[in-house]
Amino acid sequence: MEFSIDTKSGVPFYRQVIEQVKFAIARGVLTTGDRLPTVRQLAVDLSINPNTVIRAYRELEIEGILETQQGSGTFVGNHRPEIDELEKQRMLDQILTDLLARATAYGLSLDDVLAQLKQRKEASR
Amino acid sequence: MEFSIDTKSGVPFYRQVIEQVKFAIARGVLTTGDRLPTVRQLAVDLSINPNTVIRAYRELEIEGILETQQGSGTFVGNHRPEIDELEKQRMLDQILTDLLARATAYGLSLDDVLAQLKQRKEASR
DNA sequence: GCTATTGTACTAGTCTACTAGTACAACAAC
DNA sequence: GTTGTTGTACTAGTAGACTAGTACAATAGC
Repeated sequence: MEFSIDTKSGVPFYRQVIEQVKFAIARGVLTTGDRLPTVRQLAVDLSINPNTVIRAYRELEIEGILETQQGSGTFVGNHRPEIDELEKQRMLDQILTDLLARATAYGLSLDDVLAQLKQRKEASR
Repeated sequence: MEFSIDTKSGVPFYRQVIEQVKFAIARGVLTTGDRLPTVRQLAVDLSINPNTVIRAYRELEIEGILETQQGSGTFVGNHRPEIDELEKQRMLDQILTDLLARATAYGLSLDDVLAQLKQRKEASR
């Protein structure tokens, strides 16, 4: 997993990191259980401050996408031991509700979303 | 045409004005040739600075939605506010990436998402 | 326990978006 | 041309977002 920062784009560094992590997960490059670069390592690689990396990781953690464990690192996924099927279902429901809310706010329909999603499925083969 | 500003929303004043003008046009409350409140009048009404109103009007003028004529006022042009298709596509892409990242983190696959989404579509009939 | 590695808190500097104050310029109406 | 109306330019203050420096705390592995 290669990260990069465009210092001239005007997009905040931490936001660029966030987008790249999400993108990698969405495309399957990163998946549940994978370990991300350490805060320090990534900071050095990108020539930015560790706190900036932290900020990105933390925001992703709040969204439930990452999990951090001091001493061992930052990982993809939500490892709460007992996520039963019911809760999983509820979470999916929640995620979809959020999705549709955002989509409709931009004038996008459920069909638009479905079509695009199918296209991604094809592309991922 | 009534304007209002929510000073506590955190949304910039000029942006609130922009949205309200666009909304009014979309609803037909304002239409081609209509005259908007003068910069000064609106500034007084909303207890904001004339320059803030200017900023809103100008941005709308750049989009081709308004036309200003010094000495006589600001008017609604005949250029409907249009939805940028490219922007829309980009937004959808962004939303889907977010969605899949979150879903993956909870151990949900693209297929899970697709299935559930189809179900929603059925249900919405 | 010791050490190395991990993430974290606190603080401060910098830059930009936003807003406002004040003075100016163009046009319409007479 | 004079007057009153309209929009405008220029400047500056303020607040918040962003980033970095430095020192600290928790954990893993031995």
